[in-house]
Amino acid sequence: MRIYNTLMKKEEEFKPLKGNKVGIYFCGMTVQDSPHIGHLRAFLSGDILRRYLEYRGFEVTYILNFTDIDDKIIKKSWEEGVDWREIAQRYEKEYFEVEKSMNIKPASFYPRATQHIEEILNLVLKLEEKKFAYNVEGNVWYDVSKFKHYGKLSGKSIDELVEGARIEPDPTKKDPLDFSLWKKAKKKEPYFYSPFGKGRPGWHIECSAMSMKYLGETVDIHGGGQDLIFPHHENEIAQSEAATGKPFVRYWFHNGPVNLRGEKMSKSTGLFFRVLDVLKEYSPNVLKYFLLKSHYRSPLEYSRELVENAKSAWERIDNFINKGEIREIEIKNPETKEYIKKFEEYMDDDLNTPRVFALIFDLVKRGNLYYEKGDEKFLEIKSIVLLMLRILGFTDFERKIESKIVGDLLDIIIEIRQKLREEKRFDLSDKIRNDLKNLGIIIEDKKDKTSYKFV
RNA sequence: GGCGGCGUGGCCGAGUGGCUCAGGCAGCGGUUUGCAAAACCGCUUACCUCGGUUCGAUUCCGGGCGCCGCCUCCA
Repeated sequence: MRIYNTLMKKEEEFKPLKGNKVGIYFCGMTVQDSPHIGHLRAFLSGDILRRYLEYRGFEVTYILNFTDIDDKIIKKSWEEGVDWREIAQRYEKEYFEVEKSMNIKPASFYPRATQHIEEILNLVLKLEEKKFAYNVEGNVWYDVSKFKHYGKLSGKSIDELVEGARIEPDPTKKDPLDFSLWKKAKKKEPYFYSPFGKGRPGWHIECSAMSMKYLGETVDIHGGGQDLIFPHHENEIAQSEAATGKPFVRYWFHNGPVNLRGEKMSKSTGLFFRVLDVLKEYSPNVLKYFLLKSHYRSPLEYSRELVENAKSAWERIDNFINKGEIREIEIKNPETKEYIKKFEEYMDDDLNTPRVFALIFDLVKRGNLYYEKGDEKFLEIKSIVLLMLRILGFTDFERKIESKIVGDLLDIIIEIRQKLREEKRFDLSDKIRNDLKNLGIIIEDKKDKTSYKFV
């Protein structure tokens, strides 16, 4: 398969370093606030990449980190008057709720920065030893001028960056571009002991240390949002390659941003932005479809209207997969197998999920026709659609019957209503349908039988 | 100001040097149906602008206009 490599600025054929084993390090959250749709898009992009590689037969080790100590976490803990660890754990927990609801495949490991202080310190010491770092009164800085390739990922040159510098440089830095490897603790700040004194890790070093620990000095794929390209990923390269002398990452994978225009992004305007809030109103499959109907690298506009649109579209797929028998069958027909080839062709092309959905909608149309005609091929088409949807991580397709007794009751109600319809007592049969609709149960009369679904 | 990207029909969104120019949503007209829903059939609206290359460009190249991201923590 081909994936777009930010480092090369083009699509490249993906080949792992070692056989069919693939290491992926994906930049997770700084656990300072609730996961929002932008985070979700990133995690979902990583999830699709991982699932598809696994489908293609690769053995994937997937690392998702948590940065669980940083300035904002500390600030928030002061504001709330609680321990900083409580903040980190709160949002980490929310991440896991999102992961579970959205059926994002759990990572192989979830390393936390604070659990890798030793690895981080070893890396900093190594950089200091190699003269890529300098210590000023307990603050250890990375000396950007020492790293020849600085800027190779983001396409920036050191000169430009100096001109464009917009923040007040820390007085202990030699150069405004230098970044922190180890940050000296100010009074009241949490700290860890180190050879440099009490302090905490800098802003980028944890990813370098943890990526190398779990996946080796050179990793196949390192991913995250495009907003991490600079400075986060650029600095990771500088640190890691200076320390090891080896390439840090072979393929850089970055997803596009989620934008909010028109309305201001704030809780007061009622614009839901937290994933857990959105999930109160829309199903995980609708949200997933919304995010995957655009290519992962394109910017994505988020609005209620657009999600509503996605909801209608998803219902078309959902209606189809809830038709007929629940049974799935093996795909034997060569004609049908061609569709799987198409699916692979599109996914191989840098995960072109929009084309995959075009294919799925074609199949839904064909499948519906077969269904109407009572053709056996219906089940085969449905099975392929389910196969593709599962590879993309959609889930929970089965009719949602809250319990057996609800199902049994509905069967009785529908039977009675059927009698009423036969007696042409439509006022009553329509009342039943309306009342059930108000409960969130949709009754649909088909030629031969009546079906129901929950909304 | 610098770097990068984008501009497709009412909306979203793929793609391609020419062959009906994906797909979804919305709209309209049918079929079906007691009605509704679902489904099927049909229809309507494209490729920002100006040049260039070409037999031919929405697709390649250049200018312009507009939009976005990054340049500061950020998925």
